[in-house]
Amino acid sequence: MTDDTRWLAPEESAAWVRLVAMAELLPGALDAQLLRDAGLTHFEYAALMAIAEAPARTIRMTELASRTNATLPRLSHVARRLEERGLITRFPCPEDRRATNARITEAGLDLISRAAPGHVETVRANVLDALTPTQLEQLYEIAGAVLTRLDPDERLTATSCQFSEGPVVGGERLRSSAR
Amino acid sequence: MTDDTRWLAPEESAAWVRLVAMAELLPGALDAQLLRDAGLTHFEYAALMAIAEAPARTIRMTELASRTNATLPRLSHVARRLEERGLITRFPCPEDRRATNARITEAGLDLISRAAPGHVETVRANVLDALTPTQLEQLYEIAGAVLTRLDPDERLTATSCQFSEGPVVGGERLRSSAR
DNA sequence: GGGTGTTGGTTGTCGATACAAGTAATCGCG
DNA sequence: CGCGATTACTTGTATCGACAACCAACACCC
Repeated sequence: MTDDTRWLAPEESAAWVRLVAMAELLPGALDAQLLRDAGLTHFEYAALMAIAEAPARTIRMTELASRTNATLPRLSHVARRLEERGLITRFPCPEDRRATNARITEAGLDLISRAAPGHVETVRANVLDALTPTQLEQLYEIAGAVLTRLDPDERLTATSCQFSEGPVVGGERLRSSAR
Repeated sequence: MTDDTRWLAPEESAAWVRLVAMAELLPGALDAQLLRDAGLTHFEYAALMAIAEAPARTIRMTELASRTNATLPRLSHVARRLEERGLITRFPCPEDRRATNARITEAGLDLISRAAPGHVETVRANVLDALTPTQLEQLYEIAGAVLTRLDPDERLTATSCQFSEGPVVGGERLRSSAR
């Protein structure tokens, strides 16, 4: 019984353990802060952000699912809850009546505008402030290389920065695109 | 209304988006392969591994929770299911009768021994093979820095490599420590 | 214009986790 | 000792996501 498995070298194992730990702890940290301060999961926040940044603050469900790395059923459930809370509205797409459009409401915009500063602060406190500019660039390259394997369709690498919480969310630029 | 939030610079946003995407997609990829090939979630696999590597293949619940980044309630539920499947046994700790010890069974050892090669292959295919040795070292440093923020107790950085799937799991070394 | 297949989305069910509450054993300390 | 506080874990409840099944609309093709 020959075993041709290429087991992990110590350096590989050490890096892997840390990566897994980070991947497991990060979502919980993001959810905890957002739930406490805004009553939103990180996924809900990201979805609302993606809608807000879309032209006319409206986006198709499939496009939104792709932008948020979600399956369509998951997004459907989340969208229903967000709609029940009055944060988004859904309506059939005129061009393709199979499709559904999601639009963020004023209440939704208000909520993410209020939630954004705290979230950005959390991101800085937990991740960005721990890294040097060089490490930030390295992280960008490393995550990009991994995503090529994890997400063969490259949906992510193609989309622009959906989390650019800069002036886009500050208020004016967010609304100016709509009216 | 002054806004003193330090919004994300483009380089920060780009790296952050990729990190979040990686953190969201990685667990699913690991679970999918292990569930398909061994009927285990990645968390269950990691837990069984941690037990197998402990002295006498036995470990306390609290220690195991720390090693696997899990809350105690979560671990308790998982342990019950693993026990029902005959992969581990639980019994009160003799020294401290509040505590519970978990020990992996022969069936559990067999299962992770059979699951390990496929899992290692998945880790290589999705992550390690995408990185250069230099990037591996960078990832180790970056994840270490982030974990210092995410896991203030530093439980993780203190523990040795629980995923070292080398000779430890090959069969002999795993059992030699037990009898 | 009517199959046939594909796309877009929703719904139902089930398993899994978080959170809160509860229990039992141990520790600290007067 | 003996009583409160802490530790270690379990259980119950509610929520969330995965998967599969389903339905409606479009696309094509002859």
